[in-house]
Amino acid sequence: MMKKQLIMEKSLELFAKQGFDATSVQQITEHCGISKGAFYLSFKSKHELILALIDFFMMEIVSDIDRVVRGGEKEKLLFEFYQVIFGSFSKHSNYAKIFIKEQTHFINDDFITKMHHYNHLIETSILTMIERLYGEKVADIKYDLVYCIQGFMKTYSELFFFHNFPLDLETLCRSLEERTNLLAAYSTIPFITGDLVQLIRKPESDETSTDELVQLLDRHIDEMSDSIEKESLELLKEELSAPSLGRAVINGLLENIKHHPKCKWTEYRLRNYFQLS
Amino acid sequence: MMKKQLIMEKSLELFAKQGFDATSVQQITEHCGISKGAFYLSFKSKHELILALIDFFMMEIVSDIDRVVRGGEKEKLLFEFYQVIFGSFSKHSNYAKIFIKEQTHFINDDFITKMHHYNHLIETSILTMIERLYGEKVADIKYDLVYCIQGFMKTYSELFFFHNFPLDLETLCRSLEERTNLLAAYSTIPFITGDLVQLIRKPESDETSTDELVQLLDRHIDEMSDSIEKESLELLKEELSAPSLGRAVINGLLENIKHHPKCKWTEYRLRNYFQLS
DNA sequence: TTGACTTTTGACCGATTAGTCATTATTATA
DNA sequence: TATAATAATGACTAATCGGTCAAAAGTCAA
Repeated sequence: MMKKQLIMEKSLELFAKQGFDATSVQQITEHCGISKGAFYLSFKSKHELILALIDFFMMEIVSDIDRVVRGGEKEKLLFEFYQVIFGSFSKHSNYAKIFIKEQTHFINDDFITKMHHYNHLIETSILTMIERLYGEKVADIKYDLVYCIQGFMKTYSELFFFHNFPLDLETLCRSLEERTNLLAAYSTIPFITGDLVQLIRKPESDETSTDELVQLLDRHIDEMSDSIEKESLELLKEELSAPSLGRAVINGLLENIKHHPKCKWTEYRLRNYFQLS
Repeated sequence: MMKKQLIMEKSLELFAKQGFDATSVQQITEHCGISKGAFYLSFKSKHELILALIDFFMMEIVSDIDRVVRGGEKEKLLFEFYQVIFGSFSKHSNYAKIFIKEQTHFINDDFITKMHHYNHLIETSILTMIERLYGEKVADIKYDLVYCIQGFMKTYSELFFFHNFPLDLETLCRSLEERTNLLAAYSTIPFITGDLVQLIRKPESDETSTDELVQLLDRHIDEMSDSIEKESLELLKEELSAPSLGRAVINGLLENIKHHPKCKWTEYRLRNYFQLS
């Protein structure tokens, strides 16, 4: 549905500028050039719109990160990680603005659960990368490295949000790459221990239910015009309820949808589900 | 006035839990056990209350930081800096929660100006510390060090806000001290250059007007019972409008008020004003 | 052109908000 | 105790909010 996308884009501009509460549905509809009623034809509520925005962008960002972390060559990994982070942030700068800043408003249960979930995924990705990069050498400071990297991300990304002069991404990433390597090589005093991490992490089940995935696929299939991608999605959906295909076939189907902008996240989740990563 | 303090304390609890918008004046007055009218006897508006809260805590935090940065021995400086940061944050955890998270809401002009002002002061303090610690050796990466330190502050302080199990502050500070020293010693690729800083910093006049200080002192004098501190404040106020005392006397008067909890910030501003730092 | 059907509209609703002010309660003074 | 002065109250207002729904506008096959 076209309207839905229009509302999401336009509302994001307002949310980024004013925050959630300060932006009324009225304002959104005026900014879209539609009526109030039309808004409620696309979204059950303002709440649902916000959840949709969070999902849309976090899925994109998380799967971007994850792809680099799992796929890249070891030599360039760290550099590419920072590139994808800041690339993602500046590509979706309006959303990132909300994401970085409006965490208090995620006090609402739905929001906080969602954000915790995505933050956890990003943290896990970073941890995976660190383990790939440095292995056992950083066993005792790896969690601290995650925190430092997140710190770098937070402070430097603000440059993209609050000012809009051109920045030399290349240098920034090389610089942060160097610093990360320095910390990994020479840090000796860990603060965040494995035990502490256990304490911090609420028990969060990472397993995705089959039903949830089927629904996700249904939504995608509806929104798509006929294509290889659509066919692949339909086959994958059938595979979920009645497994019959081999690993290679499934992998091929995933390859088919990998590059479709709407399916990035879906591909990532399916890959995890079928344990193909 | 007692009421004012009560309202500030109680409202802070609600703001930290729910955010500014989600907390109504009604709720605040109920939580205080006073009437709505009584609220408006102490504060002209909800807006003014929020500004007062920001001022109160930022003044405290900034002057705490500044004292350590300017006063401490070089050996322990970095460690003490982190101690005072996290100490301040956990002492005023309710406020810090707002400060860290609710930046979107500072979109309002008053708020954003105020926060920019205080952030700038903190940044300047950190920069001063770095220059004291490492001198010319870090000339080209000193701004990046500031950003890294701020990154550490942001990520690790979240541990204090979102969870409330006991943390080993000592280890945390030693750990961050080590990491900061590592970055200062081995970083070679700067990203934030002096030029960039010029660009980032909006022209912000740091000079404080005499009138402003007189008003500040008046407010303090009103709220104080008779004491050495009060007398000192009155003498300093006179000195503002009609200079007559010598440097040593002024310095002594500042020493008198230094340890009074209400005067921390005032002392800091006066010291700057009289160029005694 | 008609008429059945879908999409879109915006006036309207109840709830909630920040802020006001005539009234009442309390305190201090004589 | 009587009176003046101050502090505190909470019902009230006007505005705005998210959300609804009967009615109007648009669409298309017959």
